[in-house]
Amino acid sequence: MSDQNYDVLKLENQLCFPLYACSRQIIRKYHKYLDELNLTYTQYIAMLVFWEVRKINVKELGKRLYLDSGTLTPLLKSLEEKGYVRRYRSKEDERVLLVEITDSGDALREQAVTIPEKMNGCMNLTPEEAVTLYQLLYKALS
Amino acid sequence: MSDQNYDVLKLENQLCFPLYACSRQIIRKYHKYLDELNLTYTQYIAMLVFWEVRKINVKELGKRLYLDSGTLTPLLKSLEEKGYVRRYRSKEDERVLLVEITDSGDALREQAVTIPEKMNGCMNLTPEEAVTLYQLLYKALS
DNA sequence: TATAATTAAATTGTACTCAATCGAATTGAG
DNA sequence: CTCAATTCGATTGAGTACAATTTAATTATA
Repeated sequence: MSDQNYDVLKLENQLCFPLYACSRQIIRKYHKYLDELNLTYTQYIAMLVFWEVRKINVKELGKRLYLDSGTLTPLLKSLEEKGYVRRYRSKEDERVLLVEITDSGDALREQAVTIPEKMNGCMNLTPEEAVTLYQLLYKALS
Repeated sequence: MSDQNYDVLKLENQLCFPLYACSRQIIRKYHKYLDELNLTYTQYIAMLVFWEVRKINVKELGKRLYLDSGTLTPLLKSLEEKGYVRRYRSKEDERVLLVEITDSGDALREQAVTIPEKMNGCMNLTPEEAVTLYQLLYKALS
């Protein structure tokens, strides 16, 4: 077996690697702007959901973000400490934890709205390429 | 400003999010196969480099993987404990830590070579789409 | 040639990420 | 009703990520 072809194991032949590296690269670029809002990237995408839906439980939030309670529980406690959300058990089902945005969390939206524009063009892709990338990623996620 | 348009902050309008979610999804799928080799995903991509170049210093490895010493130092210590690499200071420049694959690390390649095939098709993309995705990601990385 | 600047890793501290497990609440089959 | 199964979130532990700092070694310059 010493004539085995190992080309499939070359780093440059992996699709996973640029995906992983690119994901980390863009998150790193976000941090610069998110620091001003006292948010990490993961907290930011959680806030994106809260700005849209106002209130959601942990399970549903996890489905949207593809994250589980091991990640979300400490993250939501942190957002609560910052005053951006409040957490309370559902009266109908005590197992369910509801998380609702506060006025302070809502106010943050005004600052955050400039971020997407600032991030534009940070990726060296044409708008068409960005759309193609977006579509392929969502296809892969399905 | 209450008529501000917040559409740019919708989760579905972010390019970063599917990138981030997709990256984590594919890494999660790798774990199933990497567990058999006693490797994590990050350790696996480091081994991909070692299988190609045999020996490399931390700085150069970091450049290839877009990772810094904060991540690599504990990772390489772990690979050393497993017996897959050995670490030693360069004689020419004591600041440089050289990391070299061992026979045991080399033997692992035989098992790893089946992984790319097993991962094929796990992504719901045609081969052409995968190529397009690959090219866009590397363009974005540059 | 001292010493200032630079470089390479290691360390530190914060924050994920996720598999596995746990405990409490709820639901469902008999 | 009742107990087994399920569900929800929290917890735990291992392993990243990464910014910032530190330490040791090397190089450059006055």
